[in-house]
Amino acid sequence: MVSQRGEGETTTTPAEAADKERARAIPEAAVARLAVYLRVLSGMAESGVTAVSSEELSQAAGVNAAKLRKDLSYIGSYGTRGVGYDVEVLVSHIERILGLTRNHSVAVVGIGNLGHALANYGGFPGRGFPVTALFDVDADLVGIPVGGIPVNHIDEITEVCLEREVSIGVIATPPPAAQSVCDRLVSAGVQCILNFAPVVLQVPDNVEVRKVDLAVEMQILSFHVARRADEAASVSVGNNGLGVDGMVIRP
Amino acid sequence: MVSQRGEGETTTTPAEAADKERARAIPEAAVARLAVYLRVLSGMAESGVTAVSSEELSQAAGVNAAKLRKDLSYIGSYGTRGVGYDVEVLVSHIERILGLTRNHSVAVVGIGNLGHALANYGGFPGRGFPVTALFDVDADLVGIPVGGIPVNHIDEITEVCLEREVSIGVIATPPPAAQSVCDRLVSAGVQCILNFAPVVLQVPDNVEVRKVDLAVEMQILSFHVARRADEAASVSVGNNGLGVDGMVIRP
DNA sequence: TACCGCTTGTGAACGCATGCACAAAGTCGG
DNA sequence: CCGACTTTGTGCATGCGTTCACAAGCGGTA
Repeated sequence: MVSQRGEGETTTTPAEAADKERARAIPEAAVARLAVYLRVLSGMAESGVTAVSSEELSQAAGVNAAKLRKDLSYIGSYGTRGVGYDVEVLVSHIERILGLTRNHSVAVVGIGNLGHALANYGGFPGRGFPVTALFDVDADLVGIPVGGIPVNHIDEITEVCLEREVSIGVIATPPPAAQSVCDRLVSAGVQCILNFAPVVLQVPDNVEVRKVDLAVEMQILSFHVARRADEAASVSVGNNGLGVDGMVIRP
Repeated sequence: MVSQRGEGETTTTPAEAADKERARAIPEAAVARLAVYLRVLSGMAESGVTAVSSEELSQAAGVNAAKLRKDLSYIGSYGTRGVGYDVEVLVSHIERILGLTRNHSVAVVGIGNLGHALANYGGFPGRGFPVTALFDVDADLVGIPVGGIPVNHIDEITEVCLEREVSIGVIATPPPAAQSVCDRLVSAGVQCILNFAPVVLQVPDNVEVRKVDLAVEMQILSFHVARRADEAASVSVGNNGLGVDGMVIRP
């Protein structure tokens, strides 16, 4: 890493400028873990813990200690050798890296069971994600507030999103509507989308999509159930020559 | 791959036995994609499509064609060179690999907003995952059916799970309750858990946990919003020497 | 001040996953 | 029956992510 940076002649602080430089280089997988560390650290801060070692923190976050240190090294070195990390410092630093210093306005599209649940979270867990707009096609739902936010008709999506500066769109519609909703969000300037519909969305390169697919999650678990069942069977039956010839079964 | 297998002297068919052998070797990432392919293929089958090439399927699934072929090769070669894949054959084969030939009984714990949404899906999307039990601590909820399934008190979790042969447990409780619920599910013999609570669960090695963490998803998106904002700023401002020195910004 | 023990930060090795490129294998038309 | 064309299946190289192992650095102590 060269990490060479010039004279911070911008409106941002030098520290922030340095952050931005690093931000490019953080692996996607590490970003996801940083969010987890942040939650654990916040919990510790509330409990009055002021310092933590990589070993403790990694255990609480369920990862390898070396990996945790490497993840933290991506965002700069803020630990003290021989001591550990200052919880407060780490929390605010991760928050800055993850962009949690600003609020991100969220719009939820599709006020069915899931949409209701999302709207009722009332500002997403962990804060900083106020839900500012709800949309649905069903005219009967329009106007009635859910979780304190009124529902707009989906045709108003562009105006409302622009007006309320929505930066994250959440798609909780039935599958057939998802792509159309996605397109409308994109044309309303939304560049980040969280998709709950079991559909592969087609988007331009400049839009970031993350998907949460319950069916896929269930099927992955199903795969493991089946695998376990098979292993158990081939152990308990044991009257065949199958599954041997040097196969290693994890203990 | 050696793929040498003996005389299938079991109750299962030779084809199934062969599947089980392969199942061990499938990379986790590929399993997730197989579930996606399955959904796309099911849609095609309903539309009357009978054959598909790796190119078409990969595009519909949003992945590289070579990767798709490699994924399919993990589960055995069922395509015809020069032609492509038979949709029906592929569907039933992936279903077998993912263990979807059996039903997997699902229990949902925590009947809040999210729990309601999950219960009301009424058998999970894609089928094969009947929700057979609901649990909550709140005595007021007990007995009242949600989505046609009565709610049991959480203290009954062990008996009910054993009785109804629950193979997948879904945790939709508030964070503080999650670990306790998880422990009870495990002691009721549940080996696969889908966790919606923002908590790192501690489980024995023989239990498979997958987590869906909305806060983390939002924060990853937030990170990308921030990154975009920075890039836009450094382009539009352009009065500093930052962010240059050979840095490649993706087009 | 000099030493000792502890913890960070990171270079280097390893392993997994992705993508390329091509041979093998099949179909279709003549 | 043969040759041209199409598409699969896979060996190989590349890149990313994880893990190991250790030097560098810091606080505490005599």
